[in-house]
Amino acid sequence: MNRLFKSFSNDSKAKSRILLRKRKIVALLNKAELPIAIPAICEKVRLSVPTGTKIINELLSEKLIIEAGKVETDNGRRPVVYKVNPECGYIVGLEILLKRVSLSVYNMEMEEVFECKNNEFVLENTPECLYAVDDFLNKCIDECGVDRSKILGLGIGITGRVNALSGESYNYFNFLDRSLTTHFADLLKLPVFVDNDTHVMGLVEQFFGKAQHVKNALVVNLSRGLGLAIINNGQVVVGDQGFAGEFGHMQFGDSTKLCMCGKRGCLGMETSGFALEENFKERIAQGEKTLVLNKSEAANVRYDAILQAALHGDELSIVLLHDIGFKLGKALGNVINLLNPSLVIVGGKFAIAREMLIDSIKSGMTHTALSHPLRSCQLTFSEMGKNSGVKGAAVQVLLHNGLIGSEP
Amino acid sequence: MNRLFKSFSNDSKAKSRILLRKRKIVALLNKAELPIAIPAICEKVRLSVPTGTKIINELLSEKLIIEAGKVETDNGRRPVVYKVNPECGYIVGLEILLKRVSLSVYNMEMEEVFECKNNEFVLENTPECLYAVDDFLNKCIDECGVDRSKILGLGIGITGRVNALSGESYNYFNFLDRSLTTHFADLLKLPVFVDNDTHVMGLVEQFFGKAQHVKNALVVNLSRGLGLAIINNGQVVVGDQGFAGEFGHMQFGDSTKLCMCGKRGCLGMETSGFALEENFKERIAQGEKTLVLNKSEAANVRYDAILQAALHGDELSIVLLHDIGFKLGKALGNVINLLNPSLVIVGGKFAIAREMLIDSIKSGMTHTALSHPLRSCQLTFSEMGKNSGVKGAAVQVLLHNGLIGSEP
DNA sequence: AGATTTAATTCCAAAAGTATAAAAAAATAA
DNA sequence: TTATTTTTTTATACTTTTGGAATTAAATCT
Repeated sequence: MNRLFKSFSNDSKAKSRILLRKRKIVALLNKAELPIAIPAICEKVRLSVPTGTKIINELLSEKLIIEAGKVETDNGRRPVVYKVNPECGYIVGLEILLKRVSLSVYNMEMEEVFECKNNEFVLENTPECLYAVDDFLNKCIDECGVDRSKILGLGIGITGRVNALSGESYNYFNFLDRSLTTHFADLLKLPVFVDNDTHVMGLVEQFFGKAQHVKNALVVNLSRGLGLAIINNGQVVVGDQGFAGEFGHMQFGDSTKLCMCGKRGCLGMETSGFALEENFKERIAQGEKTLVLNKSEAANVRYDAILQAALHGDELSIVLLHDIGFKLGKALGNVINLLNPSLVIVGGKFAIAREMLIDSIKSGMTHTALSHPLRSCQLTFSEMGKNSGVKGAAVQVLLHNGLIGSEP
Repeated sequence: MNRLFKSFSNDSKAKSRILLRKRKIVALLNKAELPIAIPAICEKVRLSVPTGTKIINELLSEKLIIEAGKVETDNGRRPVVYKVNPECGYIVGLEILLKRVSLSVYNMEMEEVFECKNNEFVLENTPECLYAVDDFLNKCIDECGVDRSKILGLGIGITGRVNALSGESYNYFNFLDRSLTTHFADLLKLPVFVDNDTHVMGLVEQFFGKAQHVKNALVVNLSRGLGLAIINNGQVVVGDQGFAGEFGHMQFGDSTKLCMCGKRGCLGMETSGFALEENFKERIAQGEKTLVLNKSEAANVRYDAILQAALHGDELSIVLLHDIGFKLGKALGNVINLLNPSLVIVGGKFAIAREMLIDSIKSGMTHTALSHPLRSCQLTFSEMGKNSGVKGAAVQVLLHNGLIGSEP
């Protein structure tokens, strides 16, 4: 990525102005959905055509941008259009979950050029575990076939509470005497950004998923736990310390189960994969029948299995799923009142149970949401699939470089 | 305000570039808390000192900015510092409440130069009422002693649901075949902006109140009703249609009273001036004694009176107030979990009962908020006083002209 | 008083913009 | 097929604007 996306504060004024202008053009082209012609570029960056052309030619010779053919117009000469050279830079995404660590390398068009997962990984708050991540990172970057100098930065998505601004992780690797980002930045000599897994899911939905053309949305991460990413005015809400979206501990239930946060009545104790497992076991113990699973399986059931059972028509699983959907809907209705989003996206492992959930969530919403904000709010399910976490982690790098999203 | 803050799209490129640059400098000076010197201005707007000086001299001769003396420095020649000429433009704020309409005119430093209130006004959703507002507006602007050409725009704060983006009002004056903003814009030939009273209260806190140096805050409007303005990343959250902040209809209570929204369990039925009145009457009917008010007064009591009674030590009033504070705190705790603000500001009429409320709100919060986000969240009370609504209405004009707040 | 530091001004080379001309690509007509 | 027309991009000439270096000015410190 040459020196365009490194800080160039020690350059002369004139030099840094040129770099700034180049960066602006690259950012413009990267954000655009389609390649753009010179006159349009010049208009956007407020430059005359002669100077604009000069800079664009420089960018071309530096291989930062490339021609993307000619475009059809109604009449007259067809212009040559340009786009960012997808190979001019690479972005690394790292997802650190409880039982898996995954890394992917993307080109500038966010096409995956390298992928590596470690499913044997177990996240622990120990130096040894951090060293394991360090090794994994170094190994991947050595093997990925991309020149280190071409890597723009590393984005990390990690479970637990994270301060995206300071780069600190509060739940894991909190024994460091510096932030997690500076640790990795020192290790790799690269810019590093970090946020929690749910916020990162929100990022993916915003830029590559269903929230692309939407300014205000809620992205629910419904897996074993319950998380929420709030998109307000085109930005993922992080809050003052990066804790925003603690939806699972919303006090909004009639359950009196003790949550690990120390309180009773947390939504996550009634609406999550964990809750699904608990409720399932309880019902089985009460003598209820389930079609799909035999008794010994039922005692150690994982929520994934219940979701599958529901999809295969198992009545008990469906009933429990409906119950979770209804409660989720009620809680979401409250958030809709507060934030008036135009879209609610349900993601996470539960997204596959779309048809079993949609009506119960909607019906739950009508119990709490006011008619006005509810009317303008759609409900959908994520289609980003498994790798959304890694991708979202990587997207942070683009975002912090102004290569995606609205103007800074 | 000369032509700087009108749209100049039909100007030549060069001319509009100059105007844009001038606008940028004026905005910079207006946002700064203290006057700034030429070198600092030039650095901020990325201009060389010679060209910067040229433009600043033009702005001086146009009387858009003025010298503000010389400033003390550690060493070297003392620079002349500049600030925006407070008389170079004026902003009008209009607040339309259920039983009052108020207008104020401010100079560029938001100093009030004219004020007019109509306490006989009663808000109704009728053309006649709108005409009354029209007349009031015209009369005030004629009388205020400020040249119309110097008025930058009119900002309106109105009760009820409002779409700040489209300028529509849903509850009042919704019979128009055009938005409320275009109605007033046509009437006054001025740019007009509108938002609801609670959002506007949030604006004032953000730019002139306690949220000035804070990025994420909640501003509670606790008067007869209950509203909430959410400040996220330095912006008041409006949501997709401008409905954000419907805190009063959060389903979060054990009360089964029917709310006017058609649902039961709305927070506003337990935590608001209305609720205070209802609870007070109920207790009196049960035979409880109150020190301050006699029986006939108690039957028609207004919440203001109960607040006063509490301040004078009336036990029943204090107990009821504590109860409201506790419930508010519990509900706020949930919102703190969701949004991780660094500050909660309680405003509205209840703000005077600061000492009676603070501990009960805090104790309510601990029941629902997680320890981590709660620890980093302060609780305070608004000190903006009575005219915050009008001022906030006016601030919209500055905000939309980029004369306040962070870069657009 | 002289050294030091920062602000403002002046002057000139360089850069950027405007206007204009030339070239290119497609459609149309001979 | 080839020339002409239409439309738009690219290149060039000329003018204006801009920034940088040097200079002058104003203040403090030693």
